[in-house]
Amino acid sequence: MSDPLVDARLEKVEALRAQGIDPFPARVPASERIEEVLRRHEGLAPEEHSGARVAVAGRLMARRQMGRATFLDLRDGSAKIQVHAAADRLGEEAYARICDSDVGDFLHVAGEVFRTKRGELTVAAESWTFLAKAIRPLPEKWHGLKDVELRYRHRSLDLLSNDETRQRFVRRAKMMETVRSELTALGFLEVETPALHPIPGGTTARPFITHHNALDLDLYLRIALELYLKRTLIGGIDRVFEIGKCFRNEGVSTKHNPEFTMLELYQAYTDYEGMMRLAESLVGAVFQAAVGSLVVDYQGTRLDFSPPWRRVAMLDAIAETSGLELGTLTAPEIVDAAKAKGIGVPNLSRPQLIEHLFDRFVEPTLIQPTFVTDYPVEISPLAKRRADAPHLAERFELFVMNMEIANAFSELNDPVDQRTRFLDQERLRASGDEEAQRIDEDFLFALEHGMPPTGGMGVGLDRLAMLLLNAASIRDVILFPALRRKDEA
RNA sequence: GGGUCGUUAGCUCAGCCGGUUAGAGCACCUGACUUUUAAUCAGGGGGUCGCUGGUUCGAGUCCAGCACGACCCA
Repeated sequence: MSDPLVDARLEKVEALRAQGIDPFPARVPASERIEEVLRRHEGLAPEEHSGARVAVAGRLMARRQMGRATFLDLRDGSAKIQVHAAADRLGEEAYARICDSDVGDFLHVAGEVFRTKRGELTVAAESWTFLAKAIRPLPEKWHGLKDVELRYRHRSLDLLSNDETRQRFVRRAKMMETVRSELTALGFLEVETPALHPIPGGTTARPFITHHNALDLDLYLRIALELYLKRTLIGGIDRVFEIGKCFRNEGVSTKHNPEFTMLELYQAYTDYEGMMRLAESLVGAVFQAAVGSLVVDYQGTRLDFSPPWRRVAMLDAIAETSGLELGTLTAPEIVDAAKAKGIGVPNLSRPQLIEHLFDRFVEPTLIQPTFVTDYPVEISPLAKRRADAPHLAERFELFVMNMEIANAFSELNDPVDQRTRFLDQERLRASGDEEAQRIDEDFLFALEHGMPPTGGMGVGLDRLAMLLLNAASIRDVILFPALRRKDEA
């Protein structure tokens, strides 16, 4: 199916070639960042000419043509500048050619800088060349690209035509910078560990599976970074972090993308209490750097990140929100107690029931930053037991705006207990729990050589970015979110 | 998986109770215009109304199914 707008542009490309002009030249004349040109001429008064000749390169974003003179807006990655092209300055041929350029083309323009009487800094073009032709028209210049589906599917155009989109990803990059600089300043070393895992470990989630042909080996895209980072701890890198993609073969929603960016950090000689303090200071630093405040508006809700954040034990939170006092009730007793309160629950194990009730009653109430503590040890197979309550794990999850943002433990470093926990998981797996974790002998071998007492934490950086950038959907903070395939006819 | 809403020109959008040849702005083409900045003025081209079926004398409009998306729920 041919598009007349594209055909017209392709004809222009051919016409240029016929005149011996390369619409996509390999060599680029020297130029300066537009931002720099603007900055250097800040003091220029209206109608004043600088006498300075500059060269700029960028994309033609708009044109205002008036017969023998034309104004053009040129934009590079730093800023936008106006160009004044006049027939008597450029010469007839070069002027005719610039009139034939299209919005979307990349141009190189050289000339003197002056300021118009309306105060706009402008390059009076003395010469210009094509740097690259565009053969499709850009989205509407005033409204930009509005259609949400097109914005996700054609992010290049969203970035190009919507300033807020570009700003959002600039601010996301600043968030990453702040996380790195804060952790580095605390002596953490950034490392990279494998994304292809022979055994998917570190959490419970359905993995993506792939196959290495030469090794004839099934491999899994990592669902967490945990077990490799712990190996570096065992090796003596006792403050370590990684920022990387994790992959979970699960549904997509406004809070879930199948690949997402995780921060995991491990600090020896501390525990999950230390991780709470680190979470408060790290998230605080990120908000200070990006927003300049610990109190922010998120989609109409005021969020206050001032420390200390609320702490609540899981069973207390369930009791507060559902009225169910679980205490030491067994699974069948919990089902009965729920039934007595008119709450229908599925037939699950005790820890699964606790998780179910938590998700149903507590999570929807967690708006302000809250550390939920005292998770059942059965659903925390990599966390230390509480010395005073061995059925509970030294673990917290951080919730904000009903979203899990972080998950942290006093890391289990007793290799015998760790083996027991893995075996418990294997038993669950054998009895049909596909999500149960698998025994990782290579990790246990490393752990048996000794791991220091350690606090560890994982942070979902996309969700943190949502809070920071006031984004309603995770797709708004991921450049190229996962979408269903759409066949173009 | 269920519910609600949406899909009309490259982009942003109108299109009423089913009734001539589906409209506008931007973009594009032609012409006028040497300080405009959403430039202006005059003219022109551009449509498988998401797809498939159905109801009807007649469907962008009503009905069903499907695709894709948004939001809510599980």
